[in-house]
Order: sequence, then structure tokens, then C-alpha cells
Amino acid sequence: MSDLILKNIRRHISMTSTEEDLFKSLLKHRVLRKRYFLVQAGDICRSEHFVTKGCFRAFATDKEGNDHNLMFAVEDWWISDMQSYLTGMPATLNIEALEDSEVIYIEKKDLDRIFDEIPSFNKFFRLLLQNAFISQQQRILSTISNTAEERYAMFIKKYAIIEQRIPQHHVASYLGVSPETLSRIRRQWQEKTS
Amino acid sequence: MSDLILKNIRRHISMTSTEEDLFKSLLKHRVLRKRYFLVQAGDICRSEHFVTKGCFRAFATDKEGNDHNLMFAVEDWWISDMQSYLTGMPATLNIEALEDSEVIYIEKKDLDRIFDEIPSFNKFFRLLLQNAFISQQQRILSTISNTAEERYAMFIKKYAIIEQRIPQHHVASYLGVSPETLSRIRRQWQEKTS
DNA sequence: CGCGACGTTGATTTGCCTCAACGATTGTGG
DNA sequence: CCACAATCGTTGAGGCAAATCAACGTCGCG
Repeated sequence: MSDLILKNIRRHISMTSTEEDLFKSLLKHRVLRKRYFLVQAGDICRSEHFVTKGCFRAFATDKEGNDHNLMFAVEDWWISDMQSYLTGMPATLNIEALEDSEVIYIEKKDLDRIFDEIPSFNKFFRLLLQNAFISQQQRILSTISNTAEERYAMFIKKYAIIEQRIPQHHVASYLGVSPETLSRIRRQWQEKTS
Repeated sequence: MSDLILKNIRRHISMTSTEEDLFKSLLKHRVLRKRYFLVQAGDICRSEHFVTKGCFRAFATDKEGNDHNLMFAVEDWWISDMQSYLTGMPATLNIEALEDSEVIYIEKKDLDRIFDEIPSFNKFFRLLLQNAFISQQQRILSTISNTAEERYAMFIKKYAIIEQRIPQHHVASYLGVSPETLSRIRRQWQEKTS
């Protein structure tokens, strides 16, 4: 079960087999059917989740009731409401399974213990946070300085795997345009490249 | 000289006086006249900077040559191109002094040494990163789900000090609207509240 | 003094949203 | 297993918020 997650971690840090055993002993597993929520806004997000099967979206709902997708995650990706996890405040994000999915997760109290007992794990988590930070900064810059069409091109390039798996209107929401607009962008794009 | 920065750090962690001495010995100081650049896009950003005097903006330039302000910093704030600092890749941001300014800075190699010798400093830096992350997430959500007028109201509320100090067109760029639009928003706002 | 930077206002344009209708596909309950 | 509903993507028409373009007044600075 924990094969994939250990591979993921070994890409960044190395652990002794004793450390790996401790780590594995603290992992938990959860199965979510399509349309079920891993995290709901208002909850306190007390775990970091690693996707082993399926696909998720993290989104915020505005006061008009419209969704805005912030990120997606498929196999081998981590997902959580990092803000809620870090601060202990209620989550502003919802995380929903877009397919029948499975995650391995680790609770904050256990992860904090791991930080103490496996010092190199601090580095791993810092990398997780760094990468999240960097991808957010790129996203802000791209929202600010690119047109919807350019953002779509970037999205396809960066998330080709995801783009084929999720409904188009979720991509539209991620890009910050209406489904109709994305549909028209795609048409123009096809006309151009054909 | 290092009074302000020590106060800033003591708000988050505590150090022994030996540790403080080590830390202080690694600090450097830099004076920048108005319109000078602390970081230029393309540089590798090798320091974290703490503002002791004046005011800065961090911005990206798109391919049409338009600026987009990402953040501001005044006294008692930290500023850098975190992405470049963390990854060692060339900076995508420019950081410019908007007034005659001064910073205390610490180079990456020295900060890495501090992480080894003052373990609690890891926590301080993690907090710095966390806060940057959280404010970015809030910014993304606000860009997505609020109108320009709402974002302006939030900006004033959160950065009242800054708003009075910097040219209005820089605020417009931060909010992602044209200077003309911000000017009109302000007029409507005055009419409403008078 | 004269120039440039900044903010304001008006006129025009435009990119995108909203609303509406429709076909195709998927899912579901009788 | 079929019929009906729901979901999803597409297309067209109309409207609006904000960008762009342009002109002008004011202030501060070299």
C-alpha cells in the first residue's frame, strides 16, 4: 500500500529502514467514492493527503455560490488545504473526489512527531511547502499577465494528464473563465492548428 | 542597526545571546536610493532582505512590457524573490525601491549555516514561508472571487499604511486594473461615503 | 522655467459574461 | 432493459465591465 508514497518521498530525502517503519506505521488509508469530499470548507484540515488512486479538485465557493477551482491532484500528488493545516483555522477550500479515489494520509499530530524523530523529514515538508508556494506564485503571475487563451495553453502543457481526465468546465473554472468561453477558445485553437 | 530585525524575530522564536551574536555577525546592510533595484529579473536572488527604512515593490514584467505588482514591503517587512532564493533559478521578479530605502540582508549560505547552528531558526524561516504562502492563497482567492472594487476595499483595509505612501497607479497594478479604472472606483467610493 | 510623472475625465472598443437553446452522452430508477 | 433525467459541451445573441485611446490639469523636480 505504501509503496508509491515511499517512492515519492525517496525522491527528495533518504530514510533508514527503521525510520521508514515508523513512518509507515503512522499512515492511514481512505477510500472516497466519486463526488465525496476529502475536506469541506469550515472543517479544520488535520492531515496531509497523498493520492494513490483517482483524482481530486480543490475549490473555493464565493458568496454567489460559484465554485473556483484552485488545484487538481491525481496519483502521486499531495493535496490538502495547506492554509488550514498550517494555521489550524477552518478550511476555506473544499476538496472533492472527481473519480472513485483513494488516499494515504497522515495526521498533523503524527507528522509533528515524525519531524522530531526523523529530522530529515523537516526538509521533505519544507520542499512540499516550497513547491506549493512556487506554483502559487506562478499562478498569480499567469492570471495577471496572460490572456485566457495563453493560460489555457500553459495549462495543457503543464497538466496534460489532468486535462484529459477532468470535465472541461472544471478546467474553465481553474482558468477563471466561463465554460462557454473555454469552449470557444478551444474551437479557435483547433482552427488555428489544423 | 539590528534592533528592529531582532525584535521581529523574537516575536516568533527565542534565541540565546550567543545565538543572537552569531546571527548579528552575519547580517549585512544596504542602502538604496529611490528607483534603484534590490533584485532584477534574471538575477539569482541569494539573500533574504528585511526593510529597515523606506518602501519597495516586487513586480513582474510581461512580454508586452507591462509591470504587474505582486507585493509591497515597508519597514519591518521581509522581501525577496522567494522562488529564486529557494530554487537558485533566475528571478522572475524585480524589486524596486519606491523611496530612499535601507535593508538588512542575510545571504543564503549564511542563513543555511544558521539553520545548522540555531535549530530554532528553521521554525522562523518556515513561518516566513508559511505566511508568504497563506497570503498568496488569499490573494488568488480574492482575485478569483471579488470584483475590483471589493479588492480595493480589502487592500485599503489590510495595507492602509502602504496605500498612503505609494503612487496610485502601483496600487492599480497590484489590483490588476488600469489606473483609469482605479481612479473611477475611488470616485464612486467617495460619492457613496460622503 | 519647463519637463515629466501622476491622476482625472470622456469617448470608444472589446473581451468575456450571461442567458438561452440544443445535441450528445451518461446515469438511473421503474 | 428501456425511458427519462441529468450532465456536459457547443453555439448564438445581447449586454456590460473594464481596457484602450486621448486630452487635460496639477504638482514636484532638475
